[in-house]
Parts: sequence; C-alpha cells; structure tokens
Amino acid sequence: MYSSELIKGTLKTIVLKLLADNKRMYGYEISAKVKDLTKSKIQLTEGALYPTLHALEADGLVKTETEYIGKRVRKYYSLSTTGKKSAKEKVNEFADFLNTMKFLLDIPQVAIA
Amino acid sequence: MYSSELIKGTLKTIVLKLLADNKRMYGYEISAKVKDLTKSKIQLTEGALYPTLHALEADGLVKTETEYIGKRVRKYYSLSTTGKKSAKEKVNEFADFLNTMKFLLDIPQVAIA
DNA sequence: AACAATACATTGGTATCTTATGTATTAAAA
DNA sequence: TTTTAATACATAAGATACCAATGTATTGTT
Repeated sequence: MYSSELIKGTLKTIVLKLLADNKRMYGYEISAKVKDLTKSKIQLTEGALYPTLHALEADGLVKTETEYIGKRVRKYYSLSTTGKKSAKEKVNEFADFLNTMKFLLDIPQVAIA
Repeated sequence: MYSSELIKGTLKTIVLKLLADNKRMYGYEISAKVKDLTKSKIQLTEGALYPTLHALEADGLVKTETEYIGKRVRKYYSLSTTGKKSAKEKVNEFADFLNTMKFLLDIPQVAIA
C-alpha cells in the first residue's frame, strides 16, 4: 500500500484504461481487478471509486447498463466514443508524466517484474 | 503542463529529492530548478510550494537559515537527518509506484531523452 | 447461525492543491 | 526614466479528490 497522496489524480486514468481494455466492467469488478493487478499495492476505496464512476458518467465518458444477478443489482460501465479518446489521452499524459518524474527524481530503470 | 491532478501528492517528494542533491536551496530556486529540469512541464505555484516548505519544517524534515542579498531576504532550506532518510524513502516509494502504474496502464519502455 | 464476500451508495472530514492577492527589492526594457 | 519583469517571500479563500465510516441488501461459506 502506498501513502494515500500518491494515488491522487490517477484514479480516473486507471478506470478509463481498464474500461478501454475490457469493454465493460462493474464497480466492484474494477476494484478487484486493480487490487489483483497491483498485488494489493493499490486498493480503490468505495468512497473514491463510486463517485468517480458517477462523475465519468456525468461527463459523458462512460455509459451504463444495469443488470440483475439474481436479486442483486450490477451496474456495468463502458466507454463512450469520447471516453475512448479520453482514455488514450490520459494514459499518454501519464506516460509522459512518468518519464518526467523518473528524470526529475533520478530513478533508474527497473526490471519488469 | 500536466493536468493539475497528476502533480498532487508528488510535491514533497520533489522538494526532498532536490534538497538531497543540492544541500541547500531557497524556495524560488526550487521552483526555478523544477521548471528548468522539466522543460516547464511542471511549474510549482507559490501557493503550493511555500506551505509545503513550512510543513516540512514543522515536521522537522528540513531546517532553515535566512540570509540577506542586499535588502532582499532569502530563506535557505536544507535536510535534517530525518529529512535525508525521508527523502530516500519517498523517492523509493514513488519509484515503486511508477512501476506499478507502468504495468497497470501498460506503458511501454521509452528511450531516455 | 454467523460471518465473509459481493454490490451498490452516501456522508463527513481532511489534505493538497489553485487562484488570487499582498509586500518589497532589483534588474531590464521602453 | 518610468514602467515592466524578475526575484523573493507569504497568506487567504476556494476547489477537488480522496479516505474512513456507515448504510442497505443479497449471496456464499463455515
């Protein structure tokens, strides 16, 4: 787990990227996927995730379809056309930022785990 | 310039790293150095920088000496023993975070500029 | 029967930033 | 020479994005 400030500003990028790769996902699935992919180093809290998903929807970047699994509701999110464009932009911007920070903090190349 | 969310949570790490490399620096110098090193991609605002420096001082991570250049005041910051330790930890944590994000966002290796 | 996991959501609080404003000195440009 | 830009500090108000806590309800596991 990283100190909480670090995650700030990356949540939307993470969500958009996952949706770009997976076509449609629901909230709980997104948080589980992130936890899994990061070996629990990043764990999205519900208080952060759901408001973010709602904001993405309000901005027209994602659309939703609600389904019932038995009696339990499940809300699927998928990227709109604008969302697909935004996903690429956000990931590219982060890639650029990553390189800038690596240079600024003099961080050496690390082998891919 | 990156969208403002991205920078969030990185300011302390940047300041500590610069002080680790330069022994002592003053506020204006820090912001100028960051702007220079990042080709203006990261520009620290005064409203963010000065409160951060004061917080680092309050936490005992940096110490200060005030000097006068003519009639103009200049406040130098340098790392305390705790600050040196903290600088290494923060940079290491951020390096780890960058690798996690690189994997999560599927960002390819980029040639060093 | 009780607990953990699944699945949604909201509220209150905090940290961290941006924007704007303020003061003052010094150097450069018009 | 006067005005603008750069140097150098600082604070206040407001926005944003998050965390922690709480809530509801269903389903699977012990």
